[in-house]
Amino acid sequence: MGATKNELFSARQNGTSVLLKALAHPARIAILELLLKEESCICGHIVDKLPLSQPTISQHLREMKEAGLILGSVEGNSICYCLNPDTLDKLRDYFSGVSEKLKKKSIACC
Amino acid sequence: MGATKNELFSARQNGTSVLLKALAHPARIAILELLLKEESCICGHIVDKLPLSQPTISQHLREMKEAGLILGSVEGNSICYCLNPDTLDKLRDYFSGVSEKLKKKSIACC
DNA sequence: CATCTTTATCGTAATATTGCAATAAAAGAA
DNA sequence: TTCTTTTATTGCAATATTACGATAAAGATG
Repeated sequence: MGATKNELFSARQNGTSVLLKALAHPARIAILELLLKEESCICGHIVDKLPLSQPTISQHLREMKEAGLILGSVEGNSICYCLNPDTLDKLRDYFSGVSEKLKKKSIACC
Repeated sequence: MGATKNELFSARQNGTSVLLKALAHPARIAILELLLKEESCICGHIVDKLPLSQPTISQHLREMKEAGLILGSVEGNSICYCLNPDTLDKLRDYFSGVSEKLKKKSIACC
């Protein structure tokens, strides 16, 4: 035991939870919000702005990249990171759907 | 080391990550979707529908309740759980805002 | 070339999460 | 009250996450 039993759930449920897990940390929320605000998205800039060490930020960036939340491109010596609109639209659509279905139910049982 | 350094981030960033962490597991996504679909939300019903043990489901329900995602009310011998629309609207608003801001930027740098 | 800058990876310690058997707690039924 | 049903809690093993120093890798610069 100890590990999440992914195999017991649907691919869509696992996919959704993977996306949310990739944002389930304040540093990764901070990275999302920084990339949303700033023009430049050089990796070193992110490291400078956040109060964690360079290896730690690099690890967070990799998790976000593996989940498809951000894209990275080589820019000479450094790496340019930015948000992946497609993935963020998926999350928007998911929670829009949830709120909408919930409003239609309105069988407030609690 | 090892623990998340929450104190280095803003209250809003921590709050957002807490909400997302409470959904960052396929079982908790499955619970969300079950409560969205079903009329009845008796705890035992959730346990019957999901492929995990009763103590494990109880633990997931507690995490979702502590994050404010679900509400629970005593119903005689059992507990009735249902989704908290306010919290889910917050998530919808958050990701709607992200997608909108991202569309306005459109400085596709990667 | 050698050196500097930038980012990624390795290794590891500290901590958190996941899952469940066993058990407790709480309320209804007999 | 005693028994049953329902949910929560405890305790623990397995695994995952977080953070960072040290170091490697890759490209720029002199």
